[in-house]
Amino acid sequence: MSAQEEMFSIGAVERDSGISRDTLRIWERRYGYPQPLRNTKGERIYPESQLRHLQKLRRFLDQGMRPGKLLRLTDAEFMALESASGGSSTESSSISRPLSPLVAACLTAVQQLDEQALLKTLSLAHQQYGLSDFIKQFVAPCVIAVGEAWARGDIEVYQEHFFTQLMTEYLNIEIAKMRNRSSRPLVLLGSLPSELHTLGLSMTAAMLACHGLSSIQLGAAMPMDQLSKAAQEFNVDIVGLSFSSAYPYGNLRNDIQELRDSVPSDIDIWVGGEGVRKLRKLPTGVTKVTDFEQLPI
Amino acid sequence: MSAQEEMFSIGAVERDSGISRDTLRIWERRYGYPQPLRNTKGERIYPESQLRHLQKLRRFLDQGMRPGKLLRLTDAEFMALESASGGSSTESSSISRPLSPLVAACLTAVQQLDEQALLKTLSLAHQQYGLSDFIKQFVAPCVIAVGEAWARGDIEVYQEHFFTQLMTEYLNIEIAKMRNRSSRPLVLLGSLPSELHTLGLSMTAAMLACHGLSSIQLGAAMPMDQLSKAAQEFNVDIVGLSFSSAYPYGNLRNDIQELRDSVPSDIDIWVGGEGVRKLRKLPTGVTKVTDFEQLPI
DNA sequence: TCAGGTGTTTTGTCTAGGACAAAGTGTGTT
DNA sequence: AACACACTTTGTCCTAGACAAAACACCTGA
Repeated sequence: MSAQEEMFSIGAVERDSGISRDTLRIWERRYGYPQPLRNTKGERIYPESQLRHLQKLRRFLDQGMRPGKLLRLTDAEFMALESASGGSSTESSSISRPLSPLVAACLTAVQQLDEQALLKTLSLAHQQYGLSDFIKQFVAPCVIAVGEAWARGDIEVYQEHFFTQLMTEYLNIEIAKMRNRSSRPLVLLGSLPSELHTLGLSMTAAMLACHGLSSIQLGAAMPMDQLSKAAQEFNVDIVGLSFSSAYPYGNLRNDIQELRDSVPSDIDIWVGGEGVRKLRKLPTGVTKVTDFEQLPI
Repeated sequence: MSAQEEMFSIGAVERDSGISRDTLRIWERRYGYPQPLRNTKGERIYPESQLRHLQKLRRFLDQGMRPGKLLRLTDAEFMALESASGGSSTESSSISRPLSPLVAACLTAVQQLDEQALLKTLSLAHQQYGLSDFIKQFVAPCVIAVGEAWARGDIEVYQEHFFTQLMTEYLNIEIAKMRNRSSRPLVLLGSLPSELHTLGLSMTAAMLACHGLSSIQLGAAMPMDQLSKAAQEFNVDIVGLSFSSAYPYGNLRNDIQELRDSVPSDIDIWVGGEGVRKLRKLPTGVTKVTDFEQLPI
């Protein structure tokens, strides 16, 4: 008896897993999974265990795996896949290249929720590298390390938020320090409605500021038409968009195309972030920026 | 002929208006509006004009008006409502109390997208008031003024984001300056998944820092279980939540209750923001904070 | 006048299975 | 290796109906 497992409606599962209702229903129809129970009204109710599993599935989908394969795996096969892809914390940290000491220190501080230590690590790395390399060689690896740790289940969502928030604040302070020295606004930074991650935008803004280019951050979840209007009103030369790996992949190409069509063609569009890494062909006038090294400055 | 009006799919309208597909379809069935065209596939396609109108409707809905009334209005009635609700910029700024000069200057800077002027106004107001009164007598009125200007249609969403982003950065820098002087973390600040606005959190954090209390910002869209876990892991005394007027009102009471149930009862919960203003009864152990004056510090 | 209960209306979310286009994959030809 | 073509996979959108929860209106009693 004790604690009965919590149940979730299809709407809640859509919200928490990022998989649309339609898709959840059609998977059930086609692959027989997920197989929710029903409430008295006949509506689907998903036990927490299924929601958690869907969230795991989501990670693999984000990495480019196809639903048809993933959903036809047996439990054993799936577990094999899971341990192959990263291995839990108990294992020696898989075969991926070892973390630099500073990045490891950062990860530890996040895991221990130690604000002081985290800040100290940041400023140490900053001093050591200088801002530009600080971002390229420390912040970027940290973001990846934190993301991987999350995917492995080594850190919780709230720990990731803690890291993201502090890092964003740190970068924004550095950007603010350089504000006066920069030239007129050239770049507009933002993200589309289903994208809530903005650390990438702050990183980009900081990199640009290093090179004397100033930018305007509009933050997350800008409706597309607003982004397009803003680009024209601010009279920018470039619009920069960020897509995390959590961005609904199905919409990605469409959304980028739609934005390209609504923004005047003399304004460049940059797209970046983990979400666009797997994207091959892009509309003309759209530049992919997956690496801060290759920022076309 | 010239430029044919752009058309939007139901998904795009959902994204840009914040009104769900289901709701759009059922409004069409019940009220005969919106009345989209169809493409060759038989799918709804909405002309841009209808999308714009839906965005305006959204503003009134957020203010608590009911769809049944709003959607049955004739064009003339709707326009009357629009001008009554605030009067456009051409009219003398309605009968609401006049804005303080600094707030007015802030609003103008936002409308003109003038970053320099906006920053100058902020630091002027900050100098003049001191941080605590800066927030209470300048930032808070600005937030309200910007919100009202948006509801009137005097400023665009992207202008509001521009304001919010800059203001948030400004406050976070001030908070960072005081970080060393503060006592151990006491307050955890965040918002639930359907809430994306965090300026209120930064304002609160700054107020708390003024009084030597330190806080941890986790940012927007924290799943409830994560918030609860974080509260315990960080060992805080208080959890602060922010709800904007855009928060889905129907879930509000439930969501707060659910959070209250999942967080240990010796941890206080504060809820704040425009969204909770209309809320009367609260679960025990939940404090409503609508005014920074009355922050129970 | 205000708190509380009851009945009615309004409202949005959920259901079902089918249709179809666009992205992705594979094969054959130059 | 590059291109065209066919096949497979995939997610979004369609219809119309059901129903619970919120909001409102009305009534009662202190």
